Amino acid sequence: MKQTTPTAAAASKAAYHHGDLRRSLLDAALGLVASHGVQGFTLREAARAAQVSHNAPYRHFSSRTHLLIELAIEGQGHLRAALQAAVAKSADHRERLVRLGVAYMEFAIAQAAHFRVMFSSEVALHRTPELKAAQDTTFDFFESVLLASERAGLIRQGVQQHALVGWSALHGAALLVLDGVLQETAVAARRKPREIARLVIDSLLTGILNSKEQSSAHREHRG
Amino acid sequence: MKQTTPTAAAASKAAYHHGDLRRSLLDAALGLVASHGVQGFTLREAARAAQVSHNAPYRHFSSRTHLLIELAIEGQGHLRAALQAAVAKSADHRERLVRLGVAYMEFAIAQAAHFRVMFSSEVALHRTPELKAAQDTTFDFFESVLLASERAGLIRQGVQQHALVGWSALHGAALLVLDGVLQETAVAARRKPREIARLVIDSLLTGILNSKEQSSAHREHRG
DNA sequence: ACTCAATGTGGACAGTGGCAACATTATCAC
DNA sequence: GTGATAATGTTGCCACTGTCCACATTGAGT
Repeated sequence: MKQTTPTAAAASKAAYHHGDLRRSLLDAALGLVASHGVQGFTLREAARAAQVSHNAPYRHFSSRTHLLIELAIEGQGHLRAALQAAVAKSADHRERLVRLGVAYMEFAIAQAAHFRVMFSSEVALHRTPELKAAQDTTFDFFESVLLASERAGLIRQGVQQHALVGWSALHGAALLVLDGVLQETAVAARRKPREIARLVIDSLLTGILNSKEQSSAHREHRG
Repeated sequence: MKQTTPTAAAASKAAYHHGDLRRSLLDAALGLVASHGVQGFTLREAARAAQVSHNAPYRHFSSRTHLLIELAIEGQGHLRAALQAAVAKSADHRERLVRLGVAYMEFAIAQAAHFRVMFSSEVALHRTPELKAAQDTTFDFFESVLLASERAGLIRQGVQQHALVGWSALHGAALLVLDGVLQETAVAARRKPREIARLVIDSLLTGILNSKEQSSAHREHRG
């Protein structure tokens, strides 16, 4: 009857005390952020969603903010995975850069809750070494893709600067789209995130591609 | 004794009920945001700072969020003024673009509290038409500067796209600096916001300048 | 079977946003 | 002047929150 291994028991649906409260709380928190924003997220409501007393979360997270920080770290992992997966789909350096940028913006939109938590000022203001490490790792991967393109002769020298500007532009565009600021501008209105991402990336590429290569802006007008 | 005009009375230090509670609350809120973050700002604490009961703020703002929104609108005005002032300092189109970008990032850092409020998800999630209008006006001015540069033949055609990318890059860089994310990257470490702004702008200009003009990157290695 | 650490519970407290009812004061018609 | 009235500020209250403390339950290892 109870012959399940300890690990399996811990992972099973409703085994022991709760089974996997930590996971449930993170999931609940993500859902709450998605529907009520980071600011509207409540520890007690997450606890209720997990059908547990209002104090149970404190056995897994030292505070409300620290739960959010864990969520942010998790999000960094997902973002990195998304970027890696996108890049892996092509061997062409130029295509890889495009995919990298599109993946960043699509992640920001599709995983808006995670993204919002990752860059909420509340989390930023209480950054732990673990979170910082996770952020650095993601940025390093971003930079490494550019470095490969530089080595292949596709883009100009100065990878670090290109990475800074590219990351900033994608990040800024993602946030502006998320906040709805760009929704009414002439160039971004009614465009899907993917299209805006292509716009941004194409502009960036125009600036950093070596001269013999040329930007293929407007290659697809309605892809 | 009480011969002051109504207007003067309202503006005087401690005249009538309070004199200028609305202003005092906004100032207090800004200070609280600066020290405790948007999330740490409290209506009641602002009321205390203004030496007023915890319910007085509701005579001027319908909710905590709406006070923040007013602060955001005010911030948009300040940002726009800063951009206009920066651009007005030069007649040279290229110089104007640089100043525009530097001004954006310096505002984000120097007026961090306002900036954080302006782009907090809490405010973004409850955007009013007034706030949207203020944002649009600021963006329109940004775009108009680029448009002038295009008309003068300095930059390539496609102002709307350039504006989108430029705004995104500056905005993203500003937020990343504010959040401390860039602090540890090789290219941005120990650099002042102004220098990072120049880096970003220079990269952007490289991409949009007409071919005969050339970017003057690394013009100043240690300004 | 006994101990112990991990996990979950219940109760309490100060602090918060917001509502309703009440109090005070400025404004303005007369 | 003198009221009426709207603007502004206050007190009291409520549900809710984050967090601390003491206590209960359970699983793992002896």
